[in-house]
Amino acid sequence: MFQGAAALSLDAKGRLAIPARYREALALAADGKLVLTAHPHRCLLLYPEPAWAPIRDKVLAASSFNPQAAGIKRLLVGNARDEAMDSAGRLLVAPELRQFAQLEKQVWLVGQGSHFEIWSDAGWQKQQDVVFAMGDQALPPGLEDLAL
Amino acid sequence: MFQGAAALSLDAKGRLAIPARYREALALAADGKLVLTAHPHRCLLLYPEPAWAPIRDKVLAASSFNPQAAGIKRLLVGNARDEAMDSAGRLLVAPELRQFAQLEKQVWLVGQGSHFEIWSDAGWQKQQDVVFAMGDQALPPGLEDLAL
DNA sequence: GGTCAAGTGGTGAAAAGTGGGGAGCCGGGG
DNA sequence: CCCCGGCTCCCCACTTTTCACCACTTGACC
Repeated sequence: MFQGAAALSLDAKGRLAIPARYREALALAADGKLVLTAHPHRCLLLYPEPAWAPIRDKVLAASSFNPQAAGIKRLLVGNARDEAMDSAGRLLVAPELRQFAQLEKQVWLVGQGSHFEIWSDAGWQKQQDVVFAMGDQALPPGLEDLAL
Repeated sequence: MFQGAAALSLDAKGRLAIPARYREALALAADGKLVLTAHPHRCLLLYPEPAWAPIRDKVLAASSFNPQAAGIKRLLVGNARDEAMDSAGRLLVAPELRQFAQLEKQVWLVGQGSHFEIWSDAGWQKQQDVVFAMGDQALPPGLEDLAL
């Protein structure tokens, strides 16, 4: 279960150093094989390959004639890249994906249960405001009776 | 059942000394594993891990495509951090969370049944006024027939 | 006033982050 | 076909930070 956010920097070579507290669990879940892809909210997704495979298969099974379904297929599968951590626990983020998510030096790695999201600093700050902007609206489907 | 509020100070390293009267019960409920996360009202939540797990799972099950649901996931799960008390019963509050809840030196630890909330001094003072500001409005859903 | 528990601050060791250097590989040119 | 150049990726070593533990001070209760 991945949770928590960490502010990190991309180094000059576009490498992202995964914090040590996530490394072991990630390496274990991923068996060395990680998948990095794009998310419609303009962040990146970092999946252990075993968790990614069923999602990819489900997406690929959708109709290519439905424009929305095809769009999702193209975004998720078309941008997916196999990656691996180096011996120091760093992950190389391809320039295309860096550009997609508008990543500068400062980025956020955000645990989301089965996977991580990677945000630009600006994107993450903006994202934080989404909940505040909800105000007293009803909670979204599936969370109506969430009690904290 | 945690109840009561305590005014505490964060030390220079961002550590929060849990009052001894809460320690035993908290350590017992948490089995050493505590979770600290963000709440939309700009305070922090301190859960014993066993109480947190079902909430986290419920939140994670919500759709990532619905912006509101995704925002809640990112806020709650993305900010969650596993913590543990040190040998002196202190809890390290990560800088990201300190910033989120705008914690200065003076903070409040507030028992809320299954968990605690941690407020900045200013936030807690303001929070106290919310109920006064309700005036003669009807009681909120679920509390219509509350009698004191 | 004494004793004991709780709170507070400091210090050192170990691990994590950061940057660089070097070897290997691929592509291009002679 | 071989050689040279450039690029990529891997690994090592130094620096920095983190966190756990220890000792002292303070406060409360007997």
